[in-house]
Amino acid sequence: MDSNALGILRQYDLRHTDTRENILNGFLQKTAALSHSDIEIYLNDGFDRVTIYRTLKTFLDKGIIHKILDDNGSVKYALCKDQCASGHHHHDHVHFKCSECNETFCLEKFLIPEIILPEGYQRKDINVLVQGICPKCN
Amino acid sequence: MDSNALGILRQYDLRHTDTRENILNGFLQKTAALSHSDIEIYLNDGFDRVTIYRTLKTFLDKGIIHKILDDNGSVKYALCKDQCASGHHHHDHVHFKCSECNETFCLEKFLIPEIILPEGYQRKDINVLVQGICPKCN
DNA sequence: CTAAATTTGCGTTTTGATTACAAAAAATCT
DNA sequence: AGATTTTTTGTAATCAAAACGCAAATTTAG
Repeated sequence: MDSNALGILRQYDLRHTDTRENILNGFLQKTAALSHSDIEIYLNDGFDRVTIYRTLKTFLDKGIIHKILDDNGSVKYALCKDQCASGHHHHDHVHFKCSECNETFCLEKFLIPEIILPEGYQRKDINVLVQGICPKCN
Repeated sequence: MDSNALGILRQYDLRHTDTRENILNGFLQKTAALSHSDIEIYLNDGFDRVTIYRTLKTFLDKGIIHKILDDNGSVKYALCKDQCASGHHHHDHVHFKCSECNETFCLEKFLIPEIILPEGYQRKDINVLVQGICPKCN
């Protein structure tokens, strides 16, 4: 996977626009997941709210970023590191939210263990959010 | 834990009101987790939206119910079966959402396996949502 | 029954998200 | 390059969810 904004856009067959380049750069620079409002702040009011919504939706659809759920029901986004294609996301890693700094991280290297389900339940997708204290805040 | 509305209210030191009794009965009767709007429908417009919000918040604070996150960022609620006290929730069970009927269940008997975290990350709380097909829809 | 405390309902406000549509920008084609 | 087509963006308007303040109603205690 390319690791610069333009490369990613090209790779996913998306037009190169200011908004997209800037938002991608945000994701590439920050280690934590970003909420809509994080992005607004990062972009410093340079782009319209609606455009940000649409850009995030486009990135989601293409498999460039994935959603991360907060405990409070709000949504954050982070880059998909790999194996995500258009429409099909694969996320078997753990998400961690620090209750001190409120930042959320993808622990890419830490996979979700097998989860046993009762008879008759068919697993499709799993989402794990661990909350606690991150190294920085410890 | 008491299993009738009035008993629960008494146990948690809450006043007995129509709204609370009705909402509790809703939780006791349904096996699936309930969203705010599920409750509104169940109550058949008998009570104000705001009152429902406040009642849910009260129940959450007391540890009578717990939040369950949907994949889309919306929130559902279900009764805490045990070991939840005021302010302190303990939920080590798996949540399952059926992508057919959209119902969400607590799999009380199916505990979350140990999840390994990187050095320096301190776990406090874990939330697991499995999505797939439930036995009824299979 | 009365008084104090809590809870509820209503109106208002705030916030987040979506839509329609015209203007602007990007890619394509000569 | 310049013109055309397609996509993307900004604006305004709409819609829904959630929060707040306050007065009225209800519950509990004396």
